[in-house]
Amino acid sequence: MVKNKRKKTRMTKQRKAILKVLKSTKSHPTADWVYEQVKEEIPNISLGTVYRNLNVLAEMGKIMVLDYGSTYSRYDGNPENHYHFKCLECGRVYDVDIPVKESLNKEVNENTAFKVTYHRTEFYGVCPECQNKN
Amino acid sequence: MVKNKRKKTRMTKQRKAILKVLKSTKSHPTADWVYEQVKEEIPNISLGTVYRNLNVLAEMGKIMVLDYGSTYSRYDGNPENHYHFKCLECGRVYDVDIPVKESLNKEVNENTAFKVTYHRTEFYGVCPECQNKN
DNA sequence: CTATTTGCAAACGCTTTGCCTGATT
DNA sequence: AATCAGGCAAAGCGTTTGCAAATAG
Repeated sequence: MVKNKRKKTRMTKQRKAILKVLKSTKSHPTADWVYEQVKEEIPNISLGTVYRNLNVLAEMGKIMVLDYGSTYSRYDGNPENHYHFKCLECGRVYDVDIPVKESLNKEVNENTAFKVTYHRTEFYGVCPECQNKN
Repeated sequence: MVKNKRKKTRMTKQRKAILKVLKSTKSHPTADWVYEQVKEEIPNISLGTVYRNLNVLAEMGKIMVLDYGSTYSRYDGNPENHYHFKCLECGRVYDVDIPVKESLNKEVNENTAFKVTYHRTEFYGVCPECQNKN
């Protein structure tokens, strides 16, 4: 379940383009959005390829998959652990620029029988744009 | 998107049974597991009804939906905010008994433009059962 | 009584996969 | 040359939904 069966990984132009799109945005796009973007560079790329590569890139640790509470996954070009904020009104996902609390892991390790390696935190509320809309 | 259009809510035997199952376990079952359990009491209940009621109960605030990083959602009979732990080996989800850090919300509210109402945290690692397996 | 809920099954929508051709090393 | 990746389309799969019949209040 947590296997790491990496095989040879070719850097095809599709894979490169997908990674570039993801690295070039601060947003946390869906697979479909990535697909639309990459199509401008490689018009005949297929959605299946986008999905396959998003998974490969995630396995390689170059991107991060965010699948909190939604039907479709979002992808983050920044694989460093960081917190996210999801707007309850518009659904957009943002980065939260506060340091990750490593101390939380320690707290759990010391107080429970679990062996924690990392944690994810997502904040919910209203984003600046939606605050201004009302 | 965050509306609360509650209408009259009937407490049908199906709804009651689903809630009871969810309240009676400390695990965080999938819809399908709930379905199987409730079938023992109401053999002809349909999966669609289970899904519908899980959603209604969540809207009513009586249960909680956990849809972190997985193809299917898990449901939690305890609607109080609390932390979870997901085992990277077996996929099981557990409760983590440390207090919720409300201070995190404050930290974000004071340092960003977001208006945070709550946050969710999930820890990842290896559960006691899987630690012993190796 | 009548608006809500159920059962059933079909529809949905995102994601994965099989197959075969094309590209990479 | 051998293997990995892509394109296409079909399949998968958890979840949602339309509809007529049942039922709670």
